[in-house]
Amino acid sequence: AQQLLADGHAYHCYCSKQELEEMRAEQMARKQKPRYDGRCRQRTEPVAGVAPVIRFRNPQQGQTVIHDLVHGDIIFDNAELDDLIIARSDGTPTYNFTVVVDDMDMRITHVIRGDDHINNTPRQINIFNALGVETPRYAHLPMILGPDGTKLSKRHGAVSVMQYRDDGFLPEAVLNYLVRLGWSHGDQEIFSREEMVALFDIADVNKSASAINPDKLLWLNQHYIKTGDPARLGAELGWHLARIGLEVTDAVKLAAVVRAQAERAKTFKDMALASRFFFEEFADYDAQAAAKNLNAETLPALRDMQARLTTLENWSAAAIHAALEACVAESGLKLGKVAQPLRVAVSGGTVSPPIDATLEILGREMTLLRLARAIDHVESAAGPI
RNA sequence: GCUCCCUUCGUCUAGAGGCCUAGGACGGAGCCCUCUCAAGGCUUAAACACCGGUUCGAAUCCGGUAGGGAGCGCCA
Repeated sequence: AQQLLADGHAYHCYCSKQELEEMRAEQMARKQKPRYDGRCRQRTEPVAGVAPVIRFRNPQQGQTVIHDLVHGDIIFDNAELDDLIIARSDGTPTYNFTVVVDDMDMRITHVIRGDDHINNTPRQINIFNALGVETPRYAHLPMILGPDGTKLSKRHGAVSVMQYRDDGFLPEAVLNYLVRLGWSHGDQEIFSREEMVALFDIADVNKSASAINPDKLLWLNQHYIKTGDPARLGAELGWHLARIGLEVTDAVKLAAVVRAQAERAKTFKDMALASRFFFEEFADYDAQAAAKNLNAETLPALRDMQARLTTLENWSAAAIHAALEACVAESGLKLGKVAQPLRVAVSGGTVSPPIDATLEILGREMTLLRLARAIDHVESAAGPI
């Protein structure tokens, strides 16, 4: 600031805040752009008792052009720019001045920021020029808007990245989603981190603001749930289970649950909720589900399966499936008439992964316990049959 | 108000004058598959904001209009 003061690129201004406000109000009244009118530009004598601010002496003639990497040339008439304050009356520097000095000191080559900064750029370029420093390259990225197309705010949900983890999203999904906002590489939708790094080119960034589409983020998240490493994803599921009060340390089981639930969960939060029954006894049956599936009519099938599963040689999905088929063949029931009661017996509700996979993960002990509980439930409701 | 920016399906986007009867993706609809829920497969509806130019030819270039956004602090 002292340097600019010395070579005449800046000057002291003694105008009071009140004076400035009056000036602005007057200009607004005349439907002009509110701006400092440069009244202290020529002043040489200090005003007694007033601590001055330092203003940058902006060029009054000519144009300043931003060679923007995404917008192309953006031209401003210098006459539009007023003399901004670079140091407050207490001597501290202001934003537009500090960015320039900082960029200069750090030898910044590229300034990439939101396009809400476009209007600040010509001022900053003029300061660079006054300082005799080469300007960095500028790239102004389009804004990201909320799902309703209005400005992003706390009301639009997750503004902090950590919120996304809490909501059950994977970092690669969030990254993949974000990179496709305002940028594209042909028709490609899925990008690994390596691809993002290799393929990203500022030239492919587009100019218009984009609205967040939560459904697409969900879709990407599920894509990464389906294709990610089950061991790693199992740990993530464990984290979410812990959040709902379930401490699970069995990494093998967690990975198995992830594999089984991947195609029916869009977030880990949902997956954790839908997977509780794998890890803890459920409190009550879903009333409708129990009424429809745990009754006198389905009791024989439940008993039959109980017997078959008790004596099953190796507890695998394939073996369980074979037992199911055998039960179906002997009883003449449709597969669904056996599977669904089993599902309710074992999970408490109507939704779960395929029944054979579900039982395999649950294990023989838990399965048999819950089958007994279900048979009990039917008998106590209807009396012994 | 002034200055600047932006404008292709609901949304994210492809598209650099003829390849566009405008492509892909999410979401929607329908069908298929199926032990639930899903996932998956197939099919389908859906857009170049508007008006003028330039050109043999415009979503693509130019001008205007409309609409949206940002900035206009001793804030950052």
